[in-house]
Amino acid sequence: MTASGSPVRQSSVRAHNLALVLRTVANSADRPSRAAISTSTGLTRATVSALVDDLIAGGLLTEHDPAPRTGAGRPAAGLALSPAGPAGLGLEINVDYLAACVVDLTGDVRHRFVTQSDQRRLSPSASLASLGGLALRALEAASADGLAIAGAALAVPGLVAPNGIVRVAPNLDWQDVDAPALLNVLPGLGGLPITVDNEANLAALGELRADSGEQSFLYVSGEIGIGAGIVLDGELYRGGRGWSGEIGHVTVYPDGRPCRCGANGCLEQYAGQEQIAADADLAASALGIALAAVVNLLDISVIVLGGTYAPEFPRLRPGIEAELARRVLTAGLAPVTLRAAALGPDAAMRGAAGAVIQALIDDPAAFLIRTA
Amino acid sequence: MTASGSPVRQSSVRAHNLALVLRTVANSADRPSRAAISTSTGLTRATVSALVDDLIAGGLLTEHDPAPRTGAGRPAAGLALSPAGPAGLGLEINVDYLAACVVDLTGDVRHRFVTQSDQRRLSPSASLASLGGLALRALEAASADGLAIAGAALAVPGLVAPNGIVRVAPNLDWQDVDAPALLNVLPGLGGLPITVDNEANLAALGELRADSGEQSFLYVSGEIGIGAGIVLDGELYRGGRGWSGEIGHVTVYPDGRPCRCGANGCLEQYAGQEQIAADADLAASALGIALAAVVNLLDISVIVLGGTYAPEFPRLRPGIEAELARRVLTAGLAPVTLRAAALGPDAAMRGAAGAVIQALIDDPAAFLIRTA
DNA sequence: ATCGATTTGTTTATTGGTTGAATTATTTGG
DNA sequence: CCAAATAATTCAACCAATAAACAAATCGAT
Repeated sequence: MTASGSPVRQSSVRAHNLALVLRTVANSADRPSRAAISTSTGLTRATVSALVDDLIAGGLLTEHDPAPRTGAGRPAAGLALSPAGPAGLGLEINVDYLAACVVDLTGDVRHRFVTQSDQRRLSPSASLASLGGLALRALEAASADGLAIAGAALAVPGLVAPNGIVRVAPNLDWQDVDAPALLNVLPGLGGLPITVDNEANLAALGELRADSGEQSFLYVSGEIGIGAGIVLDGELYRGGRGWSGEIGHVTVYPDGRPCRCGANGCLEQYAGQEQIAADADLAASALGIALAAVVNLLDISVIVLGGTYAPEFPRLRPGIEAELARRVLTAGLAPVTLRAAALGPDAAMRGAAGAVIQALIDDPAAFLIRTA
Repeated sequence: MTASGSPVRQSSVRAHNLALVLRTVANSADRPSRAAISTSTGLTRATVSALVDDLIAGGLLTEHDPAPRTGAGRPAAGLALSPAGPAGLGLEINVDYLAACVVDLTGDVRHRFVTQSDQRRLSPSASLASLGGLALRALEAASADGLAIAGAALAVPGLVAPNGIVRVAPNLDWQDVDAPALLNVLPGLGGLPITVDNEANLAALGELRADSGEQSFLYVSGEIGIGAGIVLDGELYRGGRGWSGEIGHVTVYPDGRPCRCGANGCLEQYAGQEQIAADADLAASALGIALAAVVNLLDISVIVLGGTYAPEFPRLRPGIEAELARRVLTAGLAPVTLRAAALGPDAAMRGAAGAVIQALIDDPAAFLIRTA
C-alpha cells in the first residue's frame, strides 16, 4: 500500500484560504465586508484584504457600495460573487428530452434551452450531436453576454465511471459511451473541460445549492427508472466506482414482481412512473420501506423527492411517512423530514451547471492560475 | 447559514505534514528511510528530516539500523513507529462480558483482560465500575512497561451521540448514560480522555487497521443484535447523529415476523444469533437481501462478516452470495467480495484501542504540543 | 463646524515553514 | 585508495500569514 495524501506547501495554504474566503461570500445571505469575512473565518483583516484583491482581480468577486448604514465608523464595501465572472454550462440528456443551460457564478440561470425528442431510437453519437447543437446555442448566448464558460457538466440517466465514460444507461440503450470525447469533437466544444455524472447525483447537488441549510440528505429521483443522490456532510457520495444510489433495485418484496434486472421485488416495480399512476398507495408504501432502510443504514434525517415524485408528493407523503415511522429504529428519537424537491424538472441540468461553478468556488486558485 | 471551514496558517502546514510523514511510516511494510519518505510524499528531504526529528523527539518514531544492504551509498536509517510511544486503552462492554486492552503505537496488543459476566442485571454505573477495575489493571500493566496512555475508547452495543452519551443500548437496558463521566470519576481514570462509540463502528475500524488495502467496506457484526460499521474511503461514516449502520432493522420481509422494535420483518428476526442456529439458509438469504440493498445504495465492493457470523462464515457464504448475485444491479460489472473478519471476537475492543492511536497518527502535532 | 470615537481597510516589519542548492557522511566497486 | 553513489544536514531565499501601526471615512456630541 502506498502512502496517501499529498504534501502541503505555502501555495496550498493560499489556495485553501482563497477558497475559504470565496465560500464565505458565496454562503452569505448579505454582502459581507472584508472585516466581516475576517471575523467569520478567523483570518486577519490584512490577509482577507490580500485574498479579496486576488479574487477581484480574477473576476470572481465584485465590490459594491453597502446599502445599510449602521453605526459609526468607515462604511464597509460589500463583496459579492460577480455575475460577470466565469459561468457553468449544464447539459442533460434524457429519454425524451435534451437540455442545456448557462448558470453564472451567482447561481442565476442566464440561458436555458430544452428540446423534446425521443432519444431511444438514436445512436449515442447522434443524440450527443443534437445536444452539442443545443450547447453551442447556449455558448453563443453566453458569449453575447460577455460570459466566459469555465466548463461543462453532463447529466445522464445511467452508471458513469469516474473518467466520464457512461458504462450503461438502460433507458437510453447506451453501453460504454465516451461522452466527453464525443462532445469535445463537436464544433465550439473543443477545449471545454466536460465532466459527466449520474442524473440523480447532479440533481442532488442542485438541491444542495438551491435549498440552504441541509448538509446531509437523500435525493430520490423518480423518472423512468428510480435513482438517488446521496449527500453527506455537504458532499456527494459517489461510492467506490461511482455507482451509488441505485435505490430502484433495492429489494422491497423478496418474492415480488420480476424486474428487468433479473431480480424480484425491486422498488422500481412498485414505485416507477407507471406504478404510481396505477396505485399510489402501493408506491408510497414501497418507497417507505426502501427509504426506511436508507435511514437505518445512513442515519439521514432529510429525504427530498424529485422528478415525477415532486408533483405527486402530497399523495405519496402519508404512505411514506407511515412506513418510516414504523420501520426506522430511531424514529422515536428524532424525526425524518420529507419534502418535495425545490427545483422542478430542471434539477439535474441546473445541478450540472452548478457543479461546474461549485468546483470553481471550491478551488478558485486553479482558475486564477489558469487565467493569469 | 454560517461559513464552514477554518483558516489555514503555517502551523497547520506543519501539522499536516507531520501527519503525512507519520502516516507514511505507519502504512509502510518495511522501515522507510527519510529519503524514501521524501520521494513517496513529495516533500523535500530537508523537510522530511526536520519533521522526523520532531517525531523522534516526541517519542513517536524510532530509528533503526537498516538490515538490507542494497547498493553503493550511505546506508539509510530505517524509521518505524516506536513501541515505547504512547499507547491506547481499548474498552468494551457487552451483554455477557467486559474487556480491556492496551495497544501500543505499532498496533501490538500488549495487555488484554476479559471477564465473563452478565451485565443485564446490573445498573450502568455498576457495570462501568467493574469495567473501571479492569481498566485500572490494564493501566497498571502498561505503566509497568513504561507506556504512557494517550487516551481510551469504549465500545458499547448501542446508539451513541457524538458527545459520548449512550442514548440507548437495548440489550444492556441502558438509556442516556453518560459513560465518559461515569468512568472519569473512577480511581486511576481521572484525566484520561475517553471517547465512546458503537461496537460495530469500532470493530469496523479494527478491521480497517488489521487488514490492509480495503478502504471502503461494510463490517457486519452479528451479536445479540445486528449492527454494521460503514467505512468509506478509509473513514468511518457515522451519519448525521452518529446512528448509522442499523442494518439489523432493515426490512427484509415487509409483512414478516414482528420485531421488538415494533416493525415487521427486520433482518434481526431472521439472522440473529438464535435464528442462525435454527435455520442457517434462511439467515443467509435474509442477510443477502439486506446486503444487496447496501451495495446498491453505497456501491461498496467488500463486505466483512464479524462477530458470531465469522465462525459461521462457510455455512452462510453460498446463500448470501446467491442473493447478492441476483439482487445487486452491478453484479455483472464487478463482483462483491465477501469475507470473514480477520480479528475475532476482540475486534471491537482492539478497534477501540486502535481508534485512540489512529487519532494520534492522524494528528501528531496535537500530541507533540501537549507533551512538549 | 469641529473634535473624538469608531469601524474599515492598508502598510510594514516579523515569524514560521518549505524549498533548493551546497555540504557532509558513509558505503560499494574498481 | 579513490571515484561514484546514496543518505542526511545546513543555510540562504522565498512565500504567506500575523500583529501592530496607520490612513480613511463616517457618526455623535459639544
